[in-house]
Amino acid sequence: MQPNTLHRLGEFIDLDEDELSGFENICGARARAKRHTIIRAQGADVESVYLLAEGWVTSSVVLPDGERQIVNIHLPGDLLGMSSIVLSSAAETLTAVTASEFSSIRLPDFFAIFRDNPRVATALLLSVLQDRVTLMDRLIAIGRTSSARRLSSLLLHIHGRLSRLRPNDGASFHLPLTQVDLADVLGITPIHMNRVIKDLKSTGLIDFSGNTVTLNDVVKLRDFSALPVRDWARHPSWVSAR
Amino acid sequence: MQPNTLHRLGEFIDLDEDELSGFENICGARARAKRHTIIRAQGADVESVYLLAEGWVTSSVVLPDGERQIVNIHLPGDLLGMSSIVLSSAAETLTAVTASEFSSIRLPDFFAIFRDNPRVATALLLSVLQDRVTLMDRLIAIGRTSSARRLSSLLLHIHGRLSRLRPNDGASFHLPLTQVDLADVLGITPIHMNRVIKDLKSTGLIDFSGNTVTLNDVVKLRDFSALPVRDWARHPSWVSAR
DNA sequence: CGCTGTGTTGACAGGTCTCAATATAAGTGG
DNA sequence: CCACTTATATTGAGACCTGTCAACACAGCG
Repeated sequence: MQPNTLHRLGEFIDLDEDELSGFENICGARARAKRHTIIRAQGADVESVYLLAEGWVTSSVVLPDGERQIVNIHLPGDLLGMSSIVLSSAAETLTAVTASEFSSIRLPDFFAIFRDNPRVATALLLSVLQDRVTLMDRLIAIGRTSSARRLSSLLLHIHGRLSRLRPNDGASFHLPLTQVDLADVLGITPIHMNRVIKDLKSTGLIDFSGNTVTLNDVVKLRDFSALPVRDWARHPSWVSAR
Repeated sequence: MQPNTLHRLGEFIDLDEDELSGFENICGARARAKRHTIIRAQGADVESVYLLAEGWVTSSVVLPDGERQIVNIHLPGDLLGMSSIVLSSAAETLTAVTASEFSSIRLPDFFAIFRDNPRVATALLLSVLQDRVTLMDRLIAIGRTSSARRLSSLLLHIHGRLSRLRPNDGASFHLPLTQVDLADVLGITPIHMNRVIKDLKSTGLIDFSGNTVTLNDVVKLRDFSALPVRDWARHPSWVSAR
């Protein structure tokens, strides 16, 4: 796979080679971020968005009292830091959870796409909307379900994302997030997170040892999580052909 | 003010008359929704997005067990139902809280904008990103702050939105949402909502009688709510000129 | 005029948080 | 390579916030 062909723009629209290379041309050179380093801190100037090529990255916000909420978990192919475009300084802190690689896309280049490449621009909008649906589902989970259900839906979501990246992997996956991280995703305390994991393990729905997670019964787990399954409208008819 | 000039596309980019009328041309005729009626139910086919011209509309999701989470509160000028574009059926239920008026924009027309009117398309993306920041802040509030703080930040957000629509209004506003609605926004129980309102009133930070809300000290209330204030990047330099 | 939706309050249960302590693993510097 | 520090995981006890169940007042509405 070529370096910069790893993105999710083709998930909704079949882009041709010209369109794809038009996008890849605006991606800067690969940069690396070591584990546990900050790619862009909240409050920083917003000059670029980023295309994640390798590794796990979280997007989080720290409140004045020190509480942290992880808003998004990014995997290779994701665009990072998009929503801060509309702000005078970055809202979210982008942190490399594992050693990561990414390209920067400078904002003038990014917006040139809208002028030069309308179907890629459309794909970008759809990509942002997809991200918004995910954020909405996380909000629903936190607002209206118990911690155990939140954990279930999170693990299902991550597993689904990983399955798209590596379709042949099974029900087990490596989860580089700590229990503190997971708690910050789910809006609970690390201590409580630990107990919720223990409880969910004891039901037999999942295994969780070290950093390896196994979903023993995806159907039952999905049922337990009580969140709607999202059926994405891949390649919808209303997008104008080239 | 002309019927369809009420939208928020100009908040980030100065659009000229041609561009504005290009957008207004794709908006269908005004439709009306009575109070407490559903504009589009979750699970319905996604054929349009909607431009709200008059009234308050909520966007909510109902879970299998009957729990409801209100994900968004829409005021005139908002685009409704955008995120369901990427789904095979609508994720959210759009409900008229007050008598409302709106235009429908059919998806083929909507996406034609990307081909015909790149700067309007850019404005649409920025509009979606702005909405995403708001959703993110709601997520942070629900995940990491107490009920009273959540209520504070919600009231501040609504007051800010209303102030943009009617700059001369003061610190009082009419809130057509019931306590049940507010509870569904904040992820708590209606009974608890009632107590939180009582508590927050007793601090003197707000008044809340009937459907009229008064913010007695916006600065103190903002400080109490503990959520960052978003400074929107109006008319940023990196958007390509026409 | 009864019904339904909304607001309000009390008593109690339960989920989650806080504080505290310990064990283990990971990272760091000598 | 070891000693030390730090991060992470784990468990217990009790407090606190929020939810549940129940009851009642009130308004709007057909």
